Formats: sequence, structure tokens, C-alpha cells
Amino acid sequence: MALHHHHEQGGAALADAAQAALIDQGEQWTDMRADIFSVLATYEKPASAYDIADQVSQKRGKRVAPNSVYRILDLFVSTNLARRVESANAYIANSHPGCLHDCIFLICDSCGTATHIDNDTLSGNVRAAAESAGFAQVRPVIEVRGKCADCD
Amino acid sequence: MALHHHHEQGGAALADAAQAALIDQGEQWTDMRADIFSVLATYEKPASAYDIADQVSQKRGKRVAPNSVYRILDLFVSTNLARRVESANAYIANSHPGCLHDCIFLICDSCGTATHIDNDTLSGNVRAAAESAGFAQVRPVIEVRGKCADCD
DNA sequence: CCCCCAAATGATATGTTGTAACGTGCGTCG
DNA sequence: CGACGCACGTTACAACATATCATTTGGGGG
Repeated sequence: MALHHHHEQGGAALADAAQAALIDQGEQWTDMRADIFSVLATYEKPASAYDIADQVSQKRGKRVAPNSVYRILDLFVSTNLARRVESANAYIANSHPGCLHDCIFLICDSCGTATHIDNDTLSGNVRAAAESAGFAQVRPVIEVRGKCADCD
Repeated sequence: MALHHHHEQGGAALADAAQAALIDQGEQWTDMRADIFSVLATYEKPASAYDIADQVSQKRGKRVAPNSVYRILDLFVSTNLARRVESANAYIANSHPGCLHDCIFLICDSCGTATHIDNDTLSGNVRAAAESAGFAQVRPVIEVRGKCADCD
């Protein structure tokens, strides 16, 4: 099996790792980006850009427009600090920013929590299937909707 | 490989198959549903509910509200006449309505066309991975973004 | 036949998600 | 200093989706 382990980091450690990863890619770690990341990282469930905008606005005592949030989320996604959950129109922090995977998300239709699996064999097979159909620059989106163990 | 073949039907044959499948499930095949299905079926690319609303409005010479379209699209999805492409917020007709699969969609980021693959082995593995993580009532969403052979 | 009910659709309003366009502040470098 | 690049602010709008209640239609029972 092409599985492997990370120690899942949370809180400050995760923010530090995210900061390092972003700087490593030649981007800046600004206050706004730090705030948005920290808000995003506190969510159990995928968070919409508007959710984040509200939280960050509160935290700063000043309205932050969705626009700004989207810009930074796009940056996070492109630098692998966060992922977009397509079937939820929402975002989730990447718990191991340094590491590239085609994530598989399991999203509970009842409670909304998303857990993620890395299974490179599985995602590799999806990639291979797409490539054998003539596709290039392949980016798999593998998500599973259902009921989690708690809600079932 | 758990692949199998359908003869891909188009146009009138597909509409007939869709009608039969819907009636078979105890639903009605109304004029509105027929119109929406036929519009949907003519699209190469996934069509948004609003695209369809516009086309059907033209065809009928009378405004059809997105609302009505969504209702019927939801019905089509739940009865397997159509699929929702999550990463595109759009819908596509199922070219073999009688037959259940976890479809895999390949969506070209350049031209927007979506092709679909049935690979029950692959989707079965995704299901199995989710179930082994404690998920139930599993519904895989497997889509691949990339460049199609024509656009590459 | 008529009434009543259920299902389908119409109409309107509103909520949510995402982008476009342009302006401002600020540090860097010639 | 002045030009530039980058991050962020501000406003407006486009695109996607749902809620609510009204109206129409067609079938079954009194």
C-alpha cells in the first residue's frame, strides 16, 4: 500500500509549518494571511470563504471583504496550505503543508465534518485512468459523501 | 478489469430511454421534463441550471424560472437520468439511464467538455476506502480536472 | 358530475458563492 | 525623489441555489 504517515499537527505548530512552507515558496506571511490561516485551521468542517470572512472580521474588529479572503484562499490552495472541497464549495486547512498528495475527502452529509485520506495508489489509479484517456495536467478531485461513523 | 460497454445513445433514442427509466420509477414524463431533458442532452459540456433555464425559456417562448429547472434536475439526478458535476456546479445527461455506476468525469479546464468513464474497480476501491474509514451510505464523487487531448 | 386531493409547475423573493475592476498604502530599488 | 510591484481595501455585480406560497392539472371517490 502506498500509504504513509504524518504526525498531524494542530494549532500553533500547524501555523508555523504553514508559514515556513509559504515563505519557502517565495511568498510573504502577512498578518492577514496568518489570521485567515488560523481561522481556517480552527474549523473542523470545511469553511466557506464567507464563514472565514466573518470570523476574521470579528477577530480584527473591522470588516474583511470576502474578496480578500478568496484571494488568500486561492493562494493557500495553489501553495498547498489548504484544499478546496469541491462538493462543499468550501475550504479546509492542509494538516501537512509540506507534503503533496491527491487527497481523498470523506464528507459527512449529517454533521458536515470532513476527514481526509491519503492513498496514493488509489489516486494514482485515477490519474492513470485520466491520462490513458488523453488527459494532461491532471488534477484529481476525489471526494466521498456519506455518513460518518458517529452519525451513522 | 470491471469495465463494460454500452452503446452510447443520443438524441431521440436517449430521450426515449430516459422517459422509460423515469416512468419505470413511478414518475411522470411531463412536457416540462421532456424539454429540460432534451436541452440538457444537447449539451456537450456540463450545463448550469441557468443555462438550461435560458434555453428552455427560448424553446417555449415563455420564461421558465431557475427554480423549476432545479426541481427537475434534482429529480433527474435522484433517478439517475442526469449527473451533477460537483467541480463545475453543473449537470450532464446520463447517456445510459438504466444503468447504475459511480461515474468518473474528466473535465477539460480549457474547453469545458466533460467525458465520462465507468470503471467499477476504481470507484469500488474508493468506496471500500471510505467504508473502511467507517463511512456508510457512501456516494463517491470522482472527477478529474485537466486538459483534454484536443486542448493539450 | 362535482369535489377534493396530490403532484407539477409558476412566481417572487432571498440567500449563498464567486469575480471583476479599480483604488490605496507601503516598501524597494534605480 | 519617483516608479514599480505587491498586498489589501472597496464596491459592484454575476452566478449558483433555495424558500415560500400561489396556481394549474389530472385522477379518484362521493
